[in-house]
Amino acid sequence: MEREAESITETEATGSPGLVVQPIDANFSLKDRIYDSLKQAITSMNIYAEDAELRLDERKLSEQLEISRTPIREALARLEQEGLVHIVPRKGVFIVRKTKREVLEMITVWAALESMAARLATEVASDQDIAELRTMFADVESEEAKAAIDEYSSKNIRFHQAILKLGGCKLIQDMSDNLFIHMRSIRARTISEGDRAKRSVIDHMNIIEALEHRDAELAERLVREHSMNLARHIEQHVDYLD
Amino acid sequence: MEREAESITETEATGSPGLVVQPIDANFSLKDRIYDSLKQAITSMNIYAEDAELRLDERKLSEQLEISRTPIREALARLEQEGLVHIVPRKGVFIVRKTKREVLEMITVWAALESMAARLATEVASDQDIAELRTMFADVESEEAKAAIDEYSSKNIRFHQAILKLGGCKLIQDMSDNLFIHMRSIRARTISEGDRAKRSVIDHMNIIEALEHRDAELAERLVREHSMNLARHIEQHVDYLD
DNA sequence: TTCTGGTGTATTGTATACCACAGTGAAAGC
DNA sequence: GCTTTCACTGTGGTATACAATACACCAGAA
Repeated sequence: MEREAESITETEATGSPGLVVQPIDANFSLKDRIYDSLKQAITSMNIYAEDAELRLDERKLSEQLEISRTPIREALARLEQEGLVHIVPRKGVFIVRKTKREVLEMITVWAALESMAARLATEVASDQDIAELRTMFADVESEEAKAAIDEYSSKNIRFHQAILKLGGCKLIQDMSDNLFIHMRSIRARTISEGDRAKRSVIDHMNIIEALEHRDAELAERLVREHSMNLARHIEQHVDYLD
Repeated sequence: MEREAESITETEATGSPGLVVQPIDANFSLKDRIYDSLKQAITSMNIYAEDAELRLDERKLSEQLEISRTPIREALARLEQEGLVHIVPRKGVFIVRKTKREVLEMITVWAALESMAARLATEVASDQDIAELRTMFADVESEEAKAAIDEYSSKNIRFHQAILKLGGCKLIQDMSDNLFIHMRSIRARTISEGDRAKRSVIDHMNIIEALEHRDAELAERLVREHSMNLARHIEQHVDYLD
């Protein structure tokens, strides 16, 4: 009975000629839009630059965005939970600079997640998906000869995100995205140091081959070690973190 | 100079005779306390019971806690970011029931994190820490003979948290704690099914031995497979999830 | 009797006013 | 001239009022 009623309603709605209105996005919530806006703003700025402005002013933001403080505060509460900002009672809202130790821990978690994704990928990814990975990689290889470091950096990022996606676990992707926000500027700076770019390319090639051979153990190990190498490099060579 | 001034101020405050007030926790923020309170309340209730009340009423909460809605809303915003509740604009706040797929993904991530923690533990944990793990386990073993499932369940949990702690990576512990909230009731229900308790004990024993032998590869694999077995079991036998 | 339209209520979203506290600077006293 | 104190300003914290909407209920007409 109830199911029939639903069917009728649907038929009426979709069957009416003319005047086809698409459902208005009811998620129009200031809070959410501010959250996205602030998050985008914070992630796009280089947090670790010396002269970075770390302070956020609720009132100034409310004036710039021309809305009240309330939704801004709720957005900030979310950002704090996410670890992007830190709210000190009666002091202010500050963009969080991760300490070296925290960055290393994030990379460790990243390694755990991405290596698991690689393992899963050997089981669930299609041959075509893996093949596309190689195509992407081929581009990088040609670029690398020209030492186009910056270009490589963004492709490097896309490669890792592709691995995560191939694992098919949405949660891994989401959690990695959050970690990625903080690792982004770090990774961009470290890739140009030493011969890391070249070694990174080799690592990627090996990872792709492991995926192609559906070798779960090898793929997991290579991905993990690739990330942990980054951690080791930062541990030894990065000084601009607390 | 500035530090001196602070010292003087502290001396004045603590030095006053009688009326010795312990330094009030400056983090005394309603928002945070409400957050903790709500989180505790949500996690302690069985979310997956059929008759569970999934709706949260801002106004009712504000009356019960005798505070205004504002800090409650900020606490709820944090809980939403954490995935514990879902806020539907102009509808209300609802406690999130994870779908079966989401639970499986959480266990997958858990497996990735805990196996990484186990790997790290083989490098950084002290012999004494690992020995304590065995002590804890010995208790479990004696209990298990009496088939004290419920008791075992909490010890099972403590075992896994101990592994995570031994890894020495704070971020892994924090992230696992969040996952754990959702897995808690699931794990409690599944442990009593079939011979899972017995097999679980055997797994734990093997994990401890791997840690004692500082065998990173083996420890990682055992921990991962232990969790993934839980995932497989839920995949096949659990029906009360969406 | 049933469907449609409207109205009323409950609940969330947003704005704003006020409060408590920290930090700073100026003024007064030593 | 230096130190100390006090007030002012600016910040986030909280409360509350108002707006918007969803839902239920009811009345009237077909």
